[in-house]
Amino acid sequence: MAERAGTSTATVSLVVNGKTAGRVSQSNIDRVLAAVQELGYVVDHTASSLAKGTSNIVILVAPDLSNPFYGRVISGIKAELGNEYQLLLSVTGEGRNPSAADVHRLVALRPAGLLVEAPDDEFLRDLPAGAPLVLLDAPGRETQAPTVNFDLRGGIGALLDHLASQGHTRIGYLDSLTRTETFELRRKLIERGAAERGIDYVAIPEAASLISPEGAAAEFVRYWPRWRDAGVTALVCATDSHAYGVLGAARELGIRVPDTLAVTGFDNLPASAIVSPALTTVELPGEALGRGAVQALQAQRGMTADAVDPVEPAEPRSAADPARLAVPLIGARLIVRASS
Amino acid sequence: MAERAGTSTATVSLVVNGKTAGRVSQSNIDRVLAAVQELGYVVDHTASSLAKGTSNIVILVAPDLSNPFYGRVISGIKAELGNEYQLLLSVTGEGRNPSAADVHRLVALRPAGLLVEAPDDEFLRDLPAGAPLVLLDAPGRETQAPTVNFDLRGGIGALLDHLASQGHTRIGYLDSLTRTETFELRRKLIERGAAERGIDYVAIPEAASLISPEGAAAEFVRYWPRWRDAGVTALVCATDSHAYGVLGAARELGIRVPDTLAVTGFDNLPASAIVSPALTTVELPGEALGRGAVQALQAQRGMTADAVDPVEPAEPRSAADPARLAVPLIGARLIVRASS
DNA sequence: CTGAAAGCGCTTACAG
DNA sequence: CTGAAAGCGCTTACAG
Repeated sequence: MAERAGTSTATVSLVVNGKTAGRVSQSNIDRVLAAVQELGYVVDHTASSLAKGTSNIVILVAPDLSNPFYGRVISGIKAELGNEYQLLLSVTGEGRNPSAADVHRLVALRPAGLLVEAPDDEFLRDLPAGAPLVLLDAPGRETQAPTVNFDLRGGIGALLDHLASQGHTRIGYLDSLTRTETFELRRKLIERGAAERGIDYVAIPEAASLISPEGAAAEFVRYWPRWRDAGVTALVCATDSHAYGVLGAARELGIRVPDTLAVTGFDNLPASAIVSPALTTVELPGEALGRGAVQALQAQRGMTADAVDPVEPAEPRSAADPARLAVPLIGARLIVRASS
Repeated sequence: MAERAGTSTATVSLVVNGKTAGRVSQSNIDRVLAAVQELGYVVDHTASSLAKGTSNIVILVAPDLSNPFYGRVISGIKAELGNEYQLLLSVTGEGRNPSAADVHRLVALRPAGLLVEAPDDEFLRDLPAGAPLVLLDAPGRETQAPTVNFDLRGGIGALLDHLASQGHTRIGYLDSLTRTETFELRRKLIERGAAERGIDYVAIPEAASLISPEGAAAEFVRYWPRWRDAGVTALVCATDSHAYGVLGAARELGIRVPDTLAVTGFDNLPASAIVSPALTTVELPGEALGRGAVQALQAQRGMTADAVDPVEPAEPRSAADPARLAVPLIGARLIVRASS
């Protein structure tokens, strides 16, 4: 089409794709560029993808974007992705994981990469081969696909040390209803860490809600009597959103925080510094997670825009198990505020 | 490919697309279906789009998905879209609108529809023709493209009536920094509505922040002295997120809400019922907005999955201006809670 | 009802 | 350095 104002479609293709290095004369480059300007030409992404066998879109699959946490993950991804690739998001309903049908439709787009937040077994099983895949926040799945995780152990250890230093000897845990690995792991690490420190972990497995203040508030109202009667003086919540609900419900019930009950969360959402009392929380750096995921994608397939160095295979840091060592771990750290 | 187990690609195409009505024999249908099962065949979306000239993806372009408001818009869209179409989201950075380059990349995907939240002039100017377009929450742009808006007038009127009935005679407004039409309109309607009711509108145009509690809190701390000295006893905030920040800052400053200062928002986010004091707000039904947008898209191009009725041109309800009447308006209603 | 064939708009060896 | 040509995997008239 654009050849109308230049010469030959092959040349046009080379120019608009910046592959002119010693293959197209300057005069032709100029003519094509001029024509592009005039006609407002833009490469048809669909046709281009078909011909190349892959597109330039990267899809992030996340269960619930209304969680402000994802905002940071997204900006990390976009920052690292640059302009060559385009980020598109696919969301499922609140607390629901994407279905097999969703997955197929996604893969049929031939994405340059699929970034999946907190996948479940079913999703991974249904995933047809073909698209480069990176898992985010999926502890325990490192063997199934390249994964970027948080290093929760350190943050949770610091949290428990802090609670112990405040004199707490019995703690409760308000879980997330979302059945994802990360919450599973949080619970286990808390339970185990408590035991190691001689803290009683008062388990009420039913105490769990979706990631929202309302749901958490309702659960807290329901189970607070049991925690109180069991002598719980500190409640660890699965996310900051859960903690907000607990803070609100505690205020309604006239429970003083942190005097009667200390409350903590995970994430360090922006609002956590300004809720009252300000929330003690284990910070999960979403932006770093997003960046790490893109890097893992790039490592997987020479996806680098400017083909920096010919990807030199990284020297294994140890003889043990290079594959394991390669799993990027994003540090989580404790932030102490007034709620504990 | 899949013909290996059946016969002819044309037949396969007809079957997988469900266009068999009197065109394919039952025995062939069965054979194709069986082959699809066996090989796990899935239509290549890219090639299909190229051949058909359009894809089955609908793209929602929104400035900031971390605002929980969009969660509702998204579920409304998905519910109305059904399974034939796939929703993908494109986000820009916080408070930033998509650029011309973004727009082109989006259109190059040949989306079945482009849903754009709160677009600005530049975006609309750069938008290449081609993709069916619907604007969401873009008052004043009804002439540029099919648009679905909130009917803010009623909700704002009710809000001002309520404030007046509580004895407030001087009000302030904490604006959004995001330069979009909807905020422009909120401000104007408040200013005008106040005048009509004999309420003083104390204008501080600089008092504005991005849609986040932190930003709003900082602005409030900064401008509260001026509002107070001007005799302001009620502060209307551009969104609930702004109001949360004000509530938090007011508590820090020892300002009693609502005794010393009444605070209100817009949106009715889930958390608004549980913040303390609970927030009076003008509810903006995001889900209905999303549904309305998809309906507008479908009306625009026979996008209906099952081709219900041959789109009968709706009878104009009045002789006045059918085009204007066609703009769907989603009602906004006041919800009174303890903060005012 | 069915298959052969053209065409969607690009990209990429390939021969000059 | 440049253009003619094949091919990416589908869909859709078209002729049987």
